[in-house]
Amino acid sequence: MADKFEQWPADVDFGVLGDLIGYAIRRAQIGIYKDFDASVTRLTPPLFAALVLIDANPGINQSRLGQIMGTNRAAMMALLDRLAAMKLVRRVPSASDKRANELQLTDLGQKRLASASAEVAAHDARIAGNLTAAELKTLRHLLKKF
Amino acid sequence: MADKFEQWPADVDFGVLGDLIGYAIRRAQIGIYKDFDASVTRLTPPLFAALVLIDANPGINQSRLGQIMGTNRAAMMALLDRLAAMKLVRRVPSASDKRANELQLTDLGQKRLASASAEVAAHDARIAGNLTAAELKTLRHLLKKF
DNA sequence: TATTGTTATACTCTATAACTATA
DNA sequence: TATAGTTATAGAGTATAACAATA
Repeated sequence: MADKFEQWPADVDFGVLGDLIGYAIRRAQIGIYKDFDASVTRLTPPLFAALVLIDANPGINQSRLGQIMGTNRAAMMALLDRLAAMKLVRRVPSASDKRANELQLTDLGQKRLASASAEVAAHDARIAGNLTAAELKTLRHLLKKF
Repeated sequence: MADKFEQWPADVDFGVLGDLIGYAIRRAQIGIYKDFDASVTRLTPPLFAALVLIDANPGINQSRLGQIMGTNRAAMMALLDRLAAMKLVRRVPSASDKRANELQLTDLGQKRLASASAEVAAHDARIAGNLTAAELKTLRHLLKKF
């Protein structure tokens, strides 16, 4: 059993890390990822994000999806190969650009996305549980300034 | 050359991701990591964090450092092996607990930490550049609620 | 019994470089 | 020339399982 993650243990001197806004965000992220992994079955955060983006932008190609997710074509390949092996995503050769693949969710992909979305929504509500609606709005607004 | 990362491209439908505070934090994190990598030479974010924590808590042992950083002993080993190979960190057998190592920075580690801290401070100031001091304080306060 | 360090092992994520087919 | 997909390769980060030494 992994030890429980303490956000900012009081008995630890964080040195300069305590002054860095980048580290404060990283620190929040660690706890969020752990809760995601414990809450969502069979999908990692990048896998889930890819499913949502393909569903919301059907026919998007691999390179563009990589750009959006902040990675590159080669890394995107590995991620899509796994989603394809899970039968969740389909690569359809584009008619308008013979170099490109248009990405689509399979029927199973749609179902998995629906069930995962419910798990993720519950997870997100839990991690945001200590924040009011107004605080969440403020946080969202401030994060967009990066 | 990697494409520039756009925080929230206007022509993309983010679907349910746009409603998740966890994804908003993840999104900010992507840009921050890219700027860190471009700004700080020879150290990754976890490596830098470990140096700061060892410096601020000299004699701390490996397991405790792993707990603080949100990882485990085995993962900590790999990270410390690399810092030791770089001659930045030393493992000193503890006199009070013969199972444990006390972690210390070497002289080179101290110097590297000092130069990296300057790079990281500049990086952090850059990524926070669009936020006022009051906004940063609010953001820090809200992030601690996770 | 529990904890510390350790090793073996594996999976995920990410990146660079080079190739091919097409634009 | 540039771009999309692809493959090979490698380096980080993270995790589980097991073991020896020590608490």
